[in-house]
Amino acid sequence: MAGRADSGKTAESSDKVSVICRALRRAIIEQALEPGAKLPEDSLGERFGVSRTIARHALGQLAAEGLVELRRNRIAVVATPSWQEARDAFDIRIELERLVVRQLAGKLTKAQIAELTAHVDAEDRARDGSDAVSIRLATEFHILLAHMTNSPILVRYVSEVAYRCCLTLSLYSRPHSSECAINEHRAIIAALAKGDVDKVMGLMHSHLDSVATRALVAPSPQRGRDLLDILAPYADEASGEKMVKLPKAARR
Amino acid sequence: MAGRADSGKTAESSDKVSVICRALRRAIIEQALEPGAKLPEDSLGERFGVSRTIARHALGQLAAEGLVELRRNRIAVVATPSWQEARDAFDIRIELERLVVRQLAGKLTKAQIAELTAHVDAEDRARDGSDAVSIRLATEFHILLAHMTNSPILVRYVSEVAYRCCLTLSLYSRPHSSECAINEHRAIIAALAKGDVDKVMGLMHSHLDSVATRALVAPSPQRGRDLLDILAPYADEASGEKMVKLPKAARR
DNA sequence: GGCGCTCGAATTGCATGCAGTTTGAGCCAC
DNA sequence: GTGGCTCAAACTGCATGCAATTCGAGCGCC
Repeated sequence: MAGRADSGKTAESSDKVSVICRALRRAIIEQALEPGAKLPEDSLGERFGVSRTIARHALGQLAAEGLVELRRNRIAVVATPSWQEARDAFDIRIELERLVVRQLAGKLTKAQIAELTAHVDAEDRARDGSDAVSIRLATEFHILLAHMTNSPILVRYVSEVAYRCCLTLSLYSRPHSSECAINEHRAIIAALAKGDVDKVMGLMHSHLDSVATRALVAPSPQRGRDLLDILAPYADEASGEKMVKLPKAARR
Repeated sequence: MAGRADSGKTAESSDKVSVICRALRRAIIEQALEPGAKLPEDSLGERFGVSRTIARHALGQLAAEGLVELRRNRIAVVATPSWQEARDAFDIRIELERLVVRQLAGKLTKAQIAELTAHVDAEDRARDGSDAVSIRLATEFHILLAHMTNSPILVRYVSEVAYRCCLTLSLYSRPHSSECAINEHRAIIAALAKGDVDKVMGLMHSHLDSVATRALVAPSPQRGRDLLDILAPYADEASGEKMVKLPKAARR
């Protein structure tokens, strides 16, 4: 067994806030909610049958995870990470997941290996379905790995950063490319089972790196969704006190 | 300049919630609030001149950062990480900070190097003061480094995990040992300035590793604060539905 | 004296209400 | 038409109120 005692749950349990968080998180990573989508407190509250207070609290949590952007007196929106932030997220993710597989190599039980294999099989079966589901399953594979370290902190960070990466994929990725990724998952499982630490760390590194470079196509100027997003940072500058009035264009 | 554009602020700005978060965070890492200290919503609200709603929201944010433990219907307390969690936090921190210095090596401006040096000087001057302040300054040195990457995500993760480590130091550390750490900080600055990537990554690794192993003395059984804490996990098990009544000792 | 029980005080979970800000649709002048 | 202005609706920021739960001091029993 690759274990220590569990006890998990950082702040996630069964209260209404957590339920809403989970629902929104999933909606976001499945792209049911695209980056930039508005998330008014009332609507959320109504949709989930709770008061604004609760919806608001949930948005706060998701903002802390970087999935939602919260600006004072403004409606909350699904986060729209910049290209650079996306690249940063992947860099961090690579380090964290190398740590995961380093801890896991050669320490997995047969049951755990079976669980991983089953998950990848599920990914395989979902290949015909929507891209969104494929992406979600691929992400969940990595989170499943993190869980097996039994380190709640590691689980939290890997989950967060993986969700963020997932979000950026929906922004900057083209058609999609999960076919090969599935085989890479299988290779990682094999190397983990074999206990080859260096090999599995290398595999994980190149796996994530290739996903990143394949998806985050280029530092080429024009890849933002639309002018609105492109102009957003300038608007932000303006809200930072000084600067006259003059934005007469750039409404909507 | 080692930069890209900033824009930062994940969810931290100037609303009352953030103010309370910052205050509590600082109080926690300076050990004004020890692990296990109670944080009732009313008291916080009263103390900061806000309503319970706001205090509650702030506690939610801090819980997301792992500095506060939130259990349903129970009073919030400053987090009391287990020894294993502390070790995990340090492992993650090592990887993240290696990434920081890797990005920074040879790319710092003279002004930035001066800023870092000034900070370490401040650490030096604070050596006679309380341990709490020394620890805080040492932690802030690392966060300052992270800021210089201009990667908001990296800043956030390094900050969080550094605060967590800070928290565990107050739990498991003995007298204190920052004297040598200060010199290690200077060495890191020098290596960064010189642009020696491998050297600085090695320095950071051994720096953090030595802090961790010096502080987190041993996996020896008895280091929890008191019986209450030791019994806490068992109580948790019990609250997980089954298990009869029987805990008759272990009140307070 | 120690142990368990009971009940009031303390505290949380959540909804609602009010004030201030932002949004954007319509209107007017050009 | 085009650009700017106005104002009501939409929305957020925050406090307060009420029900449900937990805490803990005191009381009775062994």
